[in-house]
Amino acid sequence: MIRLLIADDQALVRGALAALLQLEDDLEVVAEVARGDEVVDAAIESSPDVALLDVEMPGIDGLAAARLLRDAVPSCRVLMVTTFGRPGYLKQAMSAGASGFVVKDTPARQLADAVRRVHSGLRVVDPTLAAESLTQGDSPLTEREADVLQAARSGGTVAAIAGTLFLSEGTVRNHLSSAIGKTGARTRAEAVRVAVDNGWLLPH
Amino acid sequence: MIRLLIADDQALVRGALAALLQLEDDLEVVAEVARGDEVVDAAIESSPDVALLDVEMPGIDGLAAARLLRDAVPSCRVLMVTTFGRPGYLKQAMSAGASGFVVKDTPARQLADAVRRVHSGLRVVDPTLAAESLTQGDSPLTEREADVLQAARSGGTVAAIAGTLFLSEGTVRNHLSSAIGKTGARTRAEAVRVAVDNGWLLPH
DNA sequence: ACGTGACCATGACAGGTGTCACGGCCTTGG
DNA sequence: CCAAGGCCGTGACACCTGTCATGGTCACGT
Repeated sequence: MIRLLIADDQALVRGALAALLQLEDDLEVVAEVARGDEVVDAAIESSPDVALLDVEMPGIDGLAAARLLRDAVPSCRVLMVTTFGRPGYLKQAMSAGASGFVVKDTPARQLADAVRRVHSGLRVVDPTLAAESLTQGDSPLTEREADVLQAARSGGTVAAIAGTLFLSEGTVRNHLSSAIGKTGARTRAEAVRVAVDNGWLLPH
Repeated sequence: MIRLLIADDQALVRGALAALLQLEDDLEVVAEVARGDEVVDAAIESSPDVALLDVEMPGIDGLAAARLLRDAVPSCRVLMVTTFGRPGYLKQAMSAGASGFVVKDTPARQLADAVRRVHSGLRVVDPTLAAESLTQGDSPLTEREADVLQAARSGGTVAAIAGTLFLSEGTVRNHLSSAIGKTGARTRAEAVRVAVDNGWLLPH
């Protein structure tokens, strides 16, 4: 019997995944949580063999939750299950100690197999996504550039960004200009779009 | 036996929902599709009693699919099941002839009941969402303003927007300015964010 | 027929934005 | 030690944006 923990913020999806996996004879859902910061506590209490983690979650995101879970309950393998196949997410997930990475586009029948493979110590990675992740390397953005771009997501003006980050307006403009150049964009909004699509910015 | 059609672009979610509903004795999944433009054909072939439609789908979105389905197979009731609780979506869904509107945050157990209610002719609406939809009225944007804002989503410059919409740059600026004023924003990016959050722009 | 309002366009203007050059402070690594 | 590179800041400049005034066409409801 493989014991499972399921973490997904959408209750309907979470319950449906549980129902789907519960159909398998060798799988057993022992915990369900809706927030990233509930993962570790639930795992300690229910000691699952495999944890299915969504990337987009309130509290802390699935990537951070995977890191914490790795330290708190090393016996539990992590299988990331996410909506968006952003190449950057895969790298972050792997460096966070995840054993597998599956997008929600994959057929339902394959999920149970992915869980079994992860449980037996194998790595499960979406092949097309792995290719994308290899061709296009790491994020070219420096930490501050990512911060500034992140602050620019809500659409505020330079002054607003400078205010929230306690920076000079000139510095913000420089970081934005650099980020725009690196992403091949022509405006800050386009740069944000590119960065988000590639998973170079944190979820949210 | 209530016959069901499930439309969702994410294969995993679609399969999981099917598994969840299949557990009920009085429910039967007779068709699954991944694209909006496959809904009508599948419905004609399998003649379901209730169709669960996601709003975000490739091809045509769930709202348009609901309208087409309403005309092609009037005997089939429509229950929208969507990720984002944008107030504007609810209005559009209702005017498209949907009988119910459920967000994916709702508990899994309630879904089967929602399906049964819709099948028996009742309307099912998320109460909190209904309240939001009432307090904040229809979209204040005119058709062209919405078009321009939609074109501005990718982050292009005014010239680019004017090019794709075959408009003068001055006209684009005017429409953007008007949209910015109506949304209470200060920049176009912020206006886009507000409009998207309220469901005033088409999905995607 | 008339007013209203959406739509398109032009022109002009203040202010914001993106770019560049320059300098200074750090930490890292040869 | 010293170069390299990320980080922060200033200042200046061309360009783009957002706003406003103005005017024209068209469809509409009274």
